[in-house]
Amino acid sequence: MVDHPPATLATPQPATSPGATVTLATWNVNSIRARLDSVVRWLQSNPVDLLCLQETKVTDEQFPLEPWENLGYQIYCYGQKSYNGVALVSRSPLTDVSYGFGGVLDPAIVGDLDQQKRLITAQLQGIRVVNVYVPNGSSPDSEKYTYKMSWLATLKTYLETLQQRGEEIHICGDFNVALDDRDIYNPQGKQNHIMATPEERQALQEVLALGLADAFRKFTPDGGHFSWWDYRAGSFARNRGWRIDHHYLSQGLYDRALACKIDAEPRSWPQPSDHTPVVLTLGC
DNA sequence: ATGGCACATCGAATGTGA
Repeated sequence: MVDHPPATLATPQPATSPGATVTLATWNVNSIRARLDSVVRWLQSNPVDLLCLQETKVTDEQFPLEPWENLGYQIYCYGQKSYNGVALVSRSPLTDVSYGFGGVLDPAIVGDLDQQKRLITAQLQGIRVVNVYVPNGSSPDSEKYTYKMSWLATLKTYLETLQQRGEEIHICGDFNVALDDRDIYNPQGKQNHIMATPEERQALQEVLALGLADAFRKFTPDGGHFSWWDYRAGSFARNRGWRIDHHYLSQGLYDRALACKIDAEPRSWPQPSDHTPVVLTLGC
């Protein structure tokens, strides 16, 4: 990961919009239909500009639309039956929306990686927002793990292509990788555990080597902060979690980051997702 | 070390997740 140094001088605010911010959140909801009431409730008290959803588990035709219109949001979705699926929930119209790797990359490079709907991107206020649901990988000796590694390698090529257009990049989502040991409640002996192998971490680091840095770590260097807790064994009550949902920023956006916070509250609600939202605030 | 819980597809039991 590129470790963008903190700006040593305060960045002047544009005279036209003093103090203005843009807020972007990521949340793996583990089925948008099962979580609809919770997401609406959260948006009512957290009216972010853009909410990036993962694991919507629904086709675009069956994606529930009515609640968002009432809230003043619009939906851009890219889903499939039963598994995977991503969506952008936005207060303002998005531009240059594109679906899957194939929206940017040559089909020969994409291969079969778009059969699972895991990536959607758009422009918001000059920011290239990329919303991803990285494959879980199951276990290091499985075919799904090989798929995960291919997916991450292709993600690097994808972001490189966007960078060559001169775009400032914000990529967020469920990465299914704990970047270092601070991101796991008990990291010892996890080198063969999915989401924590050196190979997975290296693959993500190679993506970040394009010039992306972890927005959360700009503000919070210590461990013990998690975005996912297993449903089983009372993991949330015991705070036995992992930080696998991330916001990564190119240099120009990293300098503008004002806050990046995990909101653990929805994890305590009835019938929760096993993930909770992570909210990024950028100065304008 | 293992299992544990939740969701979708279905109309029971299984695949998947992390």
